[in-house]
Amino acid sequence: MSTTPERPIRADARRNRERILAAARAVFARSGLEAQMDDVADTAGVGVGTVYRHFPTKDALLGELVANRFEEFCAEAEAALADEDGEPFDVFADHLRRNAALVAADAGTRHALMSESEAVWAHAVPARAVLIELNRRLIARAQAAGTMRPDFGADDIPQLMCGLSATMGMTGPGFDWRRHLELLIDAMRSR
Amino acid sequence: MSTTPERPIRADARRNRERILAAARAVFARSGLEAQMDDVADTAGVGVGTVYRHFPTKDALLGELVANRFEEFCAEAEAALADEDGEPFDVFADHLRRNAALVAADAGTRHALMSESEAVWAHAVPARAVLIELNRRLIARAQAAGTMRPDFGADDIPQLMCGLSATMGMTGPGFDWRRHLELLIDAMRSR
DNA sequence: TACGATACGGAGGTATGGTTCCGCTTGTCA
DNA sequence: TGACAAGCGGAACCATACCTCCGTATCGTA
Repeated sequence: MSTTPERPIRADARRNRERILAAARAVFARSGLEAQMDDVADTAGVGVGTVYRHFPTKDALLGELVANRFEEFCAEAEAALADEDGEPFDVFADHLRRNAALVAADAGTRHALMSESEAVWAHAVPARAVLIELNRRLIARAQAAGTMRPDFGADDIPQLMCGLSATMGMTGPGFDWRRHLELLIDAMRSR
Repeated sequence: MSTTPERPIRADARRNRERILAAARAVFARSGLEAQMDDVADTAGVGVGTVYRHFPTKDALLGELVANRFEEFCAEAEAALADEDGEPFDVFADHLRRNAALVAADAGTRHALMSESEAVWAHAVPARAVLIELNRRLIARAQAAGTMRPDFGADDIPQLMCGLSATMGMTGPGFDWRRHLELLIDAMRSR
């Protein structure tokens, strides 16, 4: 693909890139998308200019983090798929519970999942497609076992999880994402 | 309550207030919360200063609109409660469907429902409490009829509807709020 | 109609936060 | 080690939007 001579990246640059990503993860997880680029730079111990050298815009930085998150989701799904012994519906439900817990701990991902900005999503498109395909297989297995309602599909998952994420940041009586998720899981059960 | 002599409000001022509210409804419905105060003023055919004379902050204006919306929801619920003939679960489900349709047509309300800002919610607190109480009665009736799962509660509604609202603005395969809502309604059914 | 109180308009103040620019530093290679 | 390229820092720039201020216009009343 790349036709450039690909001079190796300088060691300090690579180190800083990692530091920036780690700092961004921490800062956005704590403060959500409204966290500022200066915060990321300070936390990483670099100047803002350096952040912008590695990521041309804030959305590009967020996109990288979101793509990483989706790769984690995929790893989760692969692990679930590898479990041949558990009851298929329960395996799938536990997979959802683990992913939801990841999201709950990270305000940045939560807001990104609800973001309508193309730029943020662009990088994550391939991983997202893989995740849906893995979900499709998990779902097919549960449906074959007769424990999941037959008209449920992998395409239903994104909007349910997106809706769940939206409520995770809210407080007040009745706001409890674990309860919310269990209701959703019940909706998927065959009856 | 009010101890001021309450000089009657000038006719033009009252007229402008109504114009501003109508304009704000239209502008926020179209563009969501990121619509600007200048847009509202232009649409209403007044200056920004006039908008700020009637509503001290953007949040106060939004709060007024949200409170109005909740009053509509309450009216909906009262109408549903008045229906003694329909199957109680279906009556409740239709009530949810109608409210969801109202929200779907109004990006402003949608974003407001997901907003974590206290200021926006403040005005709507009483109407919100009334709505929950009305929902409680609708739910009790359906549970008494045996068609709604007995462990479902009125406190579950806000987070489900909030989650639903969050997905209404998204596009892409699988994003269809009507489908999402039907899944939620199925989750409430007794089995 | 005249007058005081109330309301209006919209240019500009201010705060916020993403992004750029350029002089300085540091790594890499001969 | 010397020189060049690559990378760095962070002050300044700029765009966006909320909100304020005050001179002008309009309403309601005697």
